[in-house]
Amino acid sequence: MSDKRYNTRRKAEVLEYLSQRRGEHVTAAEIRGHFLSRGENIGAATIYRQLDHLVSEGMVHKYALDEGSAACFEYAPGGKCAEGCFHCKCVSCGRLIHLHCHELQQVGGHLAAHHGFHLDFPRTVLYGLCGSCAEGRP
Amino acid sequence: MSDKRYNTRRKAEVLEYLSQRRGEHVTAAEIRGHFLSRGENIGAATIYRQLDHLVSEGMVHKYALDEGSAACFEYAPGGKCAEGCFHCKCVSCGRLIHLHCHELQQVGGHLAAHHGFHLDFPRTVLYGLCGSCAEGRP
DNA sequence: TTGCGTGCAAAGGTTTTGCATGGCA
DNA sequence: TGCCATGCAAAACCTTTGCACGCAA
Repeated sequence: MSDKRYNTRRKAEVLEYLSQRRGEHVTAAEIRGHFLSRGENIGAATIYRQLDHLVSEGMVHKYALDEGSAACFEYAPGGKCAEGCFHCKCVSCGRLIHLHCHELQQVGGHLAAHHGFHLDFPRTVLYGLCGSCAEGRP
Repeated sequence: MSDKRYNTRRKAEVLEYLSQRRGEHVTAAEIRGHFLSRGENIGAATIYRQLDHLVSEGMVHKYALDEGSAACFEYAPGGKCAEGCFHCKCVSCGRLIHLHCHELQQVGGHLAAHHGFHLDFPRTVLYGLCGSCAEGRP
């Protein structure tokens, strides 16, 4: 296993784009579309490879969503958003929502203390109905 | 939209197989393999269509796992396991664990009351490290 | 010069869709 | 008889892999 990494143009550009969309959830396809719409050719494989690198370097978070749907990535250098931040996905409209809640922070502590399960906040997505959809206006 | 549903052999057989594996998490491919190994031809589409029906009828739960991996289904008539039951997936060993916890039940209530988000317990999977893997013995 | 990065194309796996036929009500 | 269910094949979709060439160090 080699850890050697070059600092390349593509890597900088992908990170740059994600940092511009700070706080949003971005798919690999969206990233690619951004490049293509500017007339720049970029391979899908390159996007995925650089995203893998950025995730393993702790610059970007990856979210586990439904099978069949595309993965979401978010700019999060140094694990920002790791504590007290939940992600909720609406099963009706598909929106992915950030939720900051201090009360929920203790859930992680409870799981570890009483169930020996160490919750990975940034990786976890809660499914349910968002307020809008619950009221019947999707 | 028609809600008409026939009671067919395939539907009964799929439900029968899932009920035999009560408490386990089964993929569409496993179900299909079960039929094929008995020398019975069954189309993949049939499996998915019947699983959709069973899910919408509340007989079976579907779990949202990582993209790229197959979806998991579980026999759960009448929404059993709907309340106070969480599912935790270990990101290291891949195990999917049932977790019954009364303290966590209030999480759903809190989300609804304070954030307008209606958590879908059975659909949600918490990611993290299970006890075994956290101690370095996967 | 070394060897990772890139683009393209192809493959992989899961799930969905189209269509003709079969089976339930 | 009407209409859903089924099987097959093909397609869609997201992602990974192989390969030849390019580029960072």
